[in-house]
Amino acid sequence: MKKRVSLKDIADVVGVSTSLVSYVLNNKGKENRVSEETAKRIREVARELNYQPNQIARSLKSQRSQSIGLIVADISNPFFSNMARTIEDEAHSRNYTVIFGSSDENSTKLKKVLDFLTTRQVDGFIIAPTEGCEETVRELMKNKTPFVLIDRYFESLSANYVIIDNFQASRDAVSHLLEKGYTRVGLVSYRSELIHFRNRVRGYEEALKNAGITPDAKYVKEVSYDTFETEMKKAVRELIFEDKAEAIFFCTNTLAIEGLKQIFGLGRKVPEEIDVVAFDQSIAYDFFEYFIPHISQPIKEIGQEAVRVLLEQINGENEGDARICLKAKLKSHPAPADELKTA
Amino acid sequence: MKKRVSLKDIADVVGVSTSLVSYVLNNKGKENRVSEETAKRIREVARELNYQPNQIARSLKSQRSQSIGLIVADISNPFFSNMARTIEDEAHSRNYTVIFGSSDENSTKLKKVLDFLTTRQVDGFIIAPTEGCEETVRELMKNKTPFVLIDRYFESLSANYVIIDNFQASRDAVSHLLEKGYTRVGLVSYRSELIHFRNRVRGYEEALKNAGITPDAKYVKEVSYDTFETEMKKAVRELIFEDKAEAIFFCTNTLAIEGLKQIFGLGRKVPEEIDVVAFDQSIAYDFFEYFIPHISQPIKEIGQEAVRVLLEQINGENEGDARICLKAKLKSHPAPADELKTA
DNA sequence: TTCAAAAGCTTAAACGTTTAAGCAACTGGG
DNA sequence: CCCAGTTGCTTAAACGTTTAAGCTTTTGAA
Repeated sequence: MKKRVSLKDIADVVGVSTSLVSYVLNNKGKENRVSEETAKRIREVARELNYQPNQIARSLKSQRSQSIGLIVADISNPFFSNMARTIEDEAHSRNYTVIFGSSDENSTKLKKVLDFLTTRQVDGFIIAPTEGCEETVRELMKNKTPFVLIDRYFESLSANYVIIDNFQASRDAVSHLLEKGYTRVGLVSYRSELIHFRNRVRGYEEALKNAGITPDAKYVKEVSYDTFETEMKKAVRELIFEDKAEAIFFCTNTLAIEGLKQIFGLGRKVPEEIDVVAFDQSIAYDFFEYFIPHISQPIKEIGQEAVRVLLEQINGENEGDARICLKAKLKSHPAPADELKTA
Repeated sequence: MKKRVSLKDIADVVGVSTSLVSYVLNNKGKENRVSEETAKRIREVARELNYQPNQIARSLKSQRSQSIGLIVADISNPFFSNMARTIEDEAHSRNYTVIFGSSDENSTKLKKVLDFLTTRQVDGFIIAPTEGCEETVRELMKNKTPFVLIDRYFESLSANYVIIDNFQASRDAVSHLLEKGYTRVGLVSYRSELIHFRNRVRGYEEALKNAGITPDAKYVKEVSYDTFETEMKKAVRELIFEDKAEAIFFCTNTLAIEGLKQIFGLGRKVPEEIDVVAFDQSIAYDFFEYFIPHISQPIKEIGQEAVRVLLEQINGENEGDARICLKAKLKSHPAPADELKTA
């Protein structure tokens, strides 16, 4: 790596001290009584030498790295990579850099990544918390580390978050099924105490009750994150063969994709033999003869709000809590062509 | 943000100089003749105070930020987000952090992101170069900035890269179609001079020639990155209605997805009425009644090799060039269930 | 007993910035 | 023509590390 040009290099060429150069290049020449002549010369030389400020040195002095850490379950999950993209754009436009890490829904890994990025002095975090990471989050609060949770939150902690109304969204999704006249509707979720999953189940139950149906535990299947493929096989089989389910609500995009694979694997037709509604969009939905109705999350808005809330915290503008809950809508018809790009 | 504990804090508690603390915590106590007793005490206090080294300060001193910049076309594209994930894992395991940026296939944006990350003193870059960014890459070489190109490269530049053999892969893909007896095979690619696209077209032509068919320009459709949806519509219609194509080779995952949408939109059956082969995997392929044969890129290997090559360069271990070309294989049958996860 | 070597520490400089404080030379009102 | 105020700069310290160099004190062989 070629030696980068520093303030000192410019100072030497112009024949002044580094302070003057610093003042001028930070547009503080006027208030520090730098003559216009010298200022001009400094700017000239800076351009000639292609000076780029050393953010590391700046950070050391200012105690600000101008970077934020983004920790999600898995950056290769479309939901999170789309989120990452909007966060990137938003952060860059505010002169912040994004460093990312994946937790794999594992609280130990989350802690590890968090520590790793903390060492790098990121100014704050945007975190999709895993199950069982309350202690870690509590520590962040204790240290007054700026952060904002996304996608999930903890009722027991008064932390900032940006989420969607999972209860309402699920209720809408399941109601959409029930309006078709089904009475035996299954649900597949992850086996998790994370509140967003709990709320999705609650929304499902609420929809049933509203339709005069008493929720039955046998229709609620939970699979674990690490082995969901095999468990999904079992769940789908049970729902179809034993419970005679007429429709299934899948609580995430990964679950829906895997569940649909299993349904097709059994040779069942959607929606004639088994109907389906899903949470989150997937590129795959555009291809079924039957459009899969699904909850479409406002990913862009979540990302933008998260960055906004975080930067407010970092800049000390936001002493109260920012608990933002957005609405997610059910999409029951294919998007017009020009909207597909962002799906 | 709570004040972080520094070497000085530990030094004050123990009653020694910061140097000693630094030596001990960097395991250089022995060679600097620190008594085992003092060393022990220092380690104790460091643990008690939960000392975390300040990487910014370290970076300033060492001129190494221990971070790498990853610049791809769009992090929300599954190909790149999967790549990002393997690069993240690989980098973290070697104590490097990953900062990312998207170029949107736009050379001006690429330069902007590159400059932005350069200011942050990243130690090197992994870049998926855009069309027309040769000058920018040349400048990196001139500055001796460590970097490695992925996915694409430039014949005119002797830069390090990790790519796949696009020529061979495309030839295999198209040959697979031709073996079924088709004679009118179309191709849809991006309108781009990037070598990987050129090689995919060359591979297609080679396959035709090998089968005794003279390539005909009318079967080669090119669409532009920014408006490919509308252009795809036109291209697919032309291939089917005017050129009477029996099969189409799509040169990327995004093109295949959009192309298939158009084909289905026209009510055409795959493969009976129009056969298809694609470049890159997509989660969507698992759902067609007919499995879409496609080129499966060794994403994990590309990412790992890229990090390896880059770090060798950063550490000055790699003076010669590292031009790595991996093989990509045609997948013409569904993957067994346990491989789907990484698809 | 002498003193070179070893042991155990400290000092100081450096990395590239920022910024408060200080200094010298000039200006102009009385 | 005196000196307060202004102008235009420099000095120095600080951020948290690393590390070469230096300074005592102790040790032990001759």
